[in-house]
Amino acid sequence: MDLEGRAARRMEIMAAARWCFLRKGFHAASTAEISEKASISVAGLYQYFPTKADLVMALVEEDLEMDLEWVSDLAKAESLHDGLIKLVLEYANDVGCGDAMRLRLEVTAEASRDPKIAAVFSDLEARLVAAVSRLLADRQAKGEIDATLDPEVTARTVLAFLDGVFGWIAVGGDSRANEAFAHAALALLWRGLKPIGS
Amino acid sequence: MDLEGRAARRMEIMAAARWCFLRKGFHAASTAEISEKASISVAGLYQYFPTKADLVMALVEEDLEMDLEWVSDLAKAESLHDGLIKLVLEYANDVGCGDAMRLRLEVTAEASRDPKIAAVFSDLEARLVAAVSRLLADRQAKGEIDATLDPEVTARTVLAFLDGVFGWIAVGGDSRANEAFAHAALALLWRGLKPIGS
Amino acid sequence: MDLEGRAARRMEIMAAARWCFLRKGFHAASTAEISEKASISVAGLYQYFPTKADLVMALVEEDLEMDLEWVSDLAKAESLHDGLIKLVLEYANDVGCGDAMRLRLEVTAEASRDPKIAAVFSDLEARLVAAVSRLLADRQAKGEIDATLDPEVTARTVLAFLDGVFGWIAVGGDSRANEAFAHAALALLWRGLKPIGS
Amino acid sequence: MDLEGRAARRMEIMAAARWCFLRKGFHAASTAEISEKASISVAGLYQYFPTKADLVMALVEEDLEMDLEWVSDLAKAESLHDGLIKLVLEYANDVGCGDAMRLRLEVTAEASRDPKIAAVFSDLEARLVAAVSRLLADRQAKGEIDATLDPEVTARTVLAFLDGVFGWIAVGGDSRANEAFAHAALALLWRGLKPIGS
DNA sequence: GATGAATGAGGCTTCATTCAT
DNA sequence: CATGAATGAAGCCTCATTCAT
Repeated sequence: MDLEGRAARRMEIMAAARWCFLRKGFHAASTAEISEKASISVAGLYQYFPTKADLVMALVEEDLEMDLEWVSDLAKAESLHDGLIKLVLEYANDVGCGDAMRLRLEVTAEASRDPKIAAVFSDLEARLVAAVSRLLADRQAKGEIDATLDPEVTARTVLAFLDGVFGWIAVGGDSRANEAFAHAALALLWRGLKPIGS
Repeated sequence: MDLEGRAARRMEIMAAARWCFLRKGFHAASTAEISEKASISVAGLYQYFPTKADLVMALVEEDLEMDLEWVSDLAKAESLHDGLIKLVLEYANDVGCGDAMRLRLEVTAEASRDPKIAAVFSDLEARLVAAVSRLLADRQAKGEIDATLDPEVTARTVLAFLDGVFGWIAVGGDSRANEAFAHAALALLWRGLKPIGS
Repeated sequence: MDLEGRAARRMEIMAAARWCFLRKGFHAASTAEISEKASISVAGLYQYFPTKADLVMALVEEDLEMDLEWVSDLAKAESLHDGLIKLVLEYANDVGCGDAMRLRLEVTAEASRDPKIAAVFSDLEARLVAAVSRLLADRQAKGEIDATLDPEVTARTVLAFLDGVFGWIAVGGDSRANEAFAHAALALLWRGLKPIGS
Repeated sequence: MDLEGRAARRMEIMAAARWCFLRKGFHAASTAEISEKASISVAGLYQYFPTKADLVMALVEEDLEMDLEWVSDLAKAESLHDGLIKLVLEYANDVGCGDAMRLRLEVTAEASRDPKIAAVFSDLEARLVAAVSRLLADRQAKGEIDATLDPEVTARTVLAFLDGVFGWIAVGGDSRANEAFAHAALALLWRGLKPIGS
């Protein structure tokens, strides 16, 4: 009944799983490795996650939370432009961002095959789009970005753009090059978003 | 001596492999399934590709050719803007584009773990960037896009953007929505590329 | 925690493996056969021996213990001559000695290709030579064998001789013939060992 | 119909097979490797030897000839003692003797499982024993070795002894040590063979 | 006579998962 | 609750051998 301890153990396992998946991918990372990294027996693992796929889903949901979080951070930023730059630069300078992105790539690929993951995934997408839509509409009201853009479809475009940029950063070379690329990419994006003539 | 027949068989196998990988992913698609789809014995498969990874690499190289091809198509287009729209719309309306993209996601993820794939992959990237750079520089000369943009870094940005957009299209819902999204995305991109004030 | 049961199971597997290797040789005996003979699943086998080669090594080490044991028995014998006769006759009359020797032949051959086995093997050899050297020196002191012989090199010679004799017994025909051969062989050996003129 | 060329090809194949078997053992050496080493197609191999086992047998028979040859050499030697020393020293100094012995070990082990090989093998043994018996009887008549020894059983003993010694030389260390060992081993053997008191 | 291509059978190993303790 | 032990299913790959050309 030690719910607290149980939750902590659960998170340890998830951390271990993330660590393993990052390095080896879903299929190559075995439950044995994960449980060893989590200092638990293999059988013990199954008391927290009835299936390897469930572990994956838990991780996906965790990612979802993080994504929504940075959108919320962005919403709080004084200037959307500066907030975006800060977001992308942080990512570009984050050692390990590559791993995180790789995991996401795999999750995305996997999502298209496992309906359960797909469900979680499309939920994430919907909520992200909604949050970014609100954010954009808000900034349109403030005149920060072009008022003629449709908030929802632009939200999708921005998210797609960020996905692409993060992907290239993850695969890309040294962090210096990544930083330059991040700046240029955001500049281009901003040229598209800002009110014409400003 | 029947080099032709051999090459044909090889392509059959690659097609079968692509089909299987698309549906199940690299690790989940077994050599048995692939060879059955290719109407060949498992042992026979290994006379054409000494390793499952080699099969993957062959597929990656094939993708490379296709990518370079569409860049070349784009270069021939009267108007870059129209060429881009055509490219993205074709993709958005292509049934099966999702599969292709999914495979690419997995390849990208795998590339970060298999050095051989990574090598082929980074070669692809370099050639793509070079080709798009040339294309952009050319269009800058024609005044079609903003002359102040650095061709190479902009090439990277455009490629990243397209990656992201294609990814969302692939995962996205019905083709009608995809088409609308494609239009909006390209409009945003173009606002970023075109000469200011035009 | 059931260390005892685990050790027992381990020995069962080793016995099964010996049985299979004896009859079919290393390469021809499959893990499937061994595990079936050991009444365990193939996967279970791998919890006790991480590799087929490890199983072999365990068997080699077991042989080593047995070899050292008979040297120790020999050392306790009243008369070295009688001890040797007893040793060889026991071997000659042992049904199954052929199998044991055959396995040893294969191990020896394998040792020259697998460095790990070779290491275990050369360790065995060194310890055997040392033990027999001590034994011979002891008997020289008692005047039982010729004092001019160098203990170590003679130890090697005796061991080589016994190897050869055991080999012929193993391959040889009926046990009656083997017995006669054993007697004659030992007589010849003893003519070489005993003090001249005695 | 080019019988000569055919025979030559056959011998090339046997040489290639010996080379491969020596290095990798029977089971590990594949027909593919052998045929490549023999510069022939795999299918071509099967026109000379209908089965891998037949190839092995041909090699065994070849060995038999060589063994009988050295017995015949020994018979021609002025002094049996010197002839033996020469024989063993040549072997001890022969680079590659280890490989040859290893192959023999494997053959011996295999012989106990394949009845066809066993037949060839026991034929070899019988002929060797007969030849050495004659040799010993001859030398007894000349007073070179003890007349009370039974020729046949002594022949077996000597052959077993040589097997053992050759085995230890093959596995043994550097050639210097081997030479010393060879000398000591033969000295011991000779003490057993020579007429008492001589 | 020689060969490239093909294959059925099988080998070793690993995995996700269960269950008695 | 936790775990050591066990396992069926499956995966990748290799081999000896055949056959149409």
